Amino acid sequence: MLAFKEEIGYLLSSLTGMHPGEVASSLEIPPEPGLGEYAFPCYGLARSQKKPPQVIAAELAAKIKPAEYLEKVQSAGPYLNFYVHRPYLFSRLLPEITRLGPEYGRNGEGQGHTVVIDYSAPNIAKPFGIGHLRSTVIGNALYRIYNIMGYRVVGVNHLGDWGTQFGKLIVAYRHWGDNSRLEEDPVHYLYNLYVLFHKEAEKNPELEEEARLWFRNLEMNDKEAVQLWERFRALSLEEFKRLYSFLGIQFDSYQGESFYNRLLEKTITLAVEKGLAKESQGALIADLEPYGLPPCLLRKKDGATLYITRDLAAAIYRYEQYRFHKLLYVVGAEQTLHFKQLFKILELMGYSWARDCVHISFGLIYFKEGRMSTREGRVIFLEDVLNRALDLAYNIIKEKNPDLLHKEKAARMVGLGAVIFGDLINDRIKDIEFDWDKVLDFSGETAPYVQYAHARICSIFRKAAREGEDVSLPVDNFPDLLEAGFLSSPEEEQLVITLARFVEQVRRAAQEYRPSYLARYLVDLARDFNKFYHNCPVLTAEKSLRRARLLLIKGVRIVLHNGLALLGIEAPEEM
RNA sequence: GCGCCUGUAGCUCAGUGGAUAGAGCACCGGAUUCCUAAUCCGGGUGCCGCAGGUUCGAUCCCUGCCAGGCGCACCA
Repeated sequence: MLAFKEEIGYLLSSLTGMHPGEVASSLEIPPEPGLGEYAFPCYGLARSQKKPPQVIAAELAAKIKPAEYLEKVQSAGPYLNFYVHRPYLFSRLLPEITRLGPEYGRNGEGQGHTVVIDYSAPNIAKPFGIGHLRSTVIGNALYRIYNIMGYRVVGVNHLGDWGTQFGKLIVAYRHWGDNSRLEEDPVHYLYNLYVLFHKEAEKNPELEEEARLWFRNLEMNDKEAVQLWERFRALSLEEFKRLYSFLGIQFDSYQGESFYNRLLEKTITLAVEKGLAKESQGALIADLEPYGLPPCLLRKKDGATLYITRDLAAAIYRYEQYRFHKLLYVVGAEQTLHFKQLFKILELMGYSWARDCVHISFGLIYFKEGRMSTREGRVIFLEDVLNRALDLAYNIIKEKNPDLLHKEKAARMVGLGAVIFGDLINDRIKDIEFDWDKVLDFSGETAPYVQYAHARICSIFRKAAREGEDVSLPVDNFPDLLEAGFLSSPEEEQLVITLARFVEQVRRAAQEYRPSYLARYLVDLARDFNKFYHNCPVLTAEKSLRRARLLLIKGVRIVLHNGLALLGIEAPEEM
């Protein structure tokens, strides 16, 4: 739809001999509105043709005739600027968006391919901290983005439900545990036990040894250990699911680390057969030195398994199960080495799909005082963040829109949206300093800013309906209307141009695994709408112009709504 | 010590091998007989960490250095 870049590619290809795709990818967006929608820099041709780029641009401009979709082509110094024919754009784009509504943006690019996304993965028996939010919201956004691009997506919550921390918890519970307190508030209580364990272990290092022993007992199917583990797991999972449901996030699989225990023997045997694993200091390792990586431990000297062994088994299992096109791990950057080792071992085991595994890393959330640490009890609970964000949103709504009927509902969308959006707006690779003032700042480039634009449009439509306007806006007769030269103010033109860029922004977000591109785009669109809103009255405009503007803002509403939905954020109709 | 990531305005961050490097916050001033002022308009800032290199052209690519973060055998 509206493949201007491709059209320009073919056009210039016939004149220059370049590949259409090469042309399309070299097209730039000019720095100023007056310079058209697309620009082709002629420096490259200047070299091959041995002529100044200015001359080439001028020659090309003279050769190109306007087309249905192209109003004009002008040279400006070394650039060739393309001006899209506005009425053509309006009459194609706006009816398309309004016709498809909630489905606008969906395409079939990923048809027949499966993408598996491993995200969130909280540790059982530890509270869901603000740190886990990043993996959760980035993964969820990627899930939705790939889904709208036509991929079959499998969301996997690789629960941290195995490992030596369970040895610690079992020891702590056996020493100091209290059943009624566990029932009361399982996750927080288990967390307190975990912190207590580390405090006590500093004074009494034997506890660490005891914990290792109990984890080993667990792996050996010791009855008491298994019973406790099952209990901790079930209670924690229940609370996590409650939280996911509140966040509006679902998973297709909750197969965590423990699920792969039964596959570990096979996996290790396979690695040994391939000559990858060998004994060293009593443990089993994969020597990756020839590949510039540190050796990787597959099995401890006491026979207990490790995280990476379960990850190996999980990757193989997932390939057998899903035949994925890509397997994405949305996991913090501090585990980069782990994934390098994992992918390398898979490759050495002969799995060609190892190259389809991607670590989607993201930066740390830290405090001024230092990094977060579960063991030291230095964490921020996600629930506290959400509660405060929702309270604040509620108070602002009460103040700004006292007559609003469903304040709690709007406050939930706005508060939740602000927290999620705040996490997605910046490049995921950057570290984030946790700051209450920033988390609770609803002004500027935030979800509420985008949501407010959406709510304003909805408000205009409510009023239009009350005034007897046919707000369903049947689109058949709109092309003529749009051809007639409406929507020609700078604000309107800019708004349509930005609207038209949605699809390529979604694609870019998918290609680069960066939801931030989409979030930034939505801020741009909301900003362009707000400028329009202040300069172009809709309801008081003359009839035809009014209908053209209604059509325009209906398109904006749909794109804001769909775009936010891709980020896992709801768009309130009033706020 | 080695490896990976980051370094852009007072703060938080966008950005692109190319046209004058942009937003938000903060600060000051202005806009509401009119569709929600959670908005809009105006006001000013930059050795794009430093030094080389590649290039017609580098904030962007390469090398070295500096600063911060993360990681490097029995945690996940």
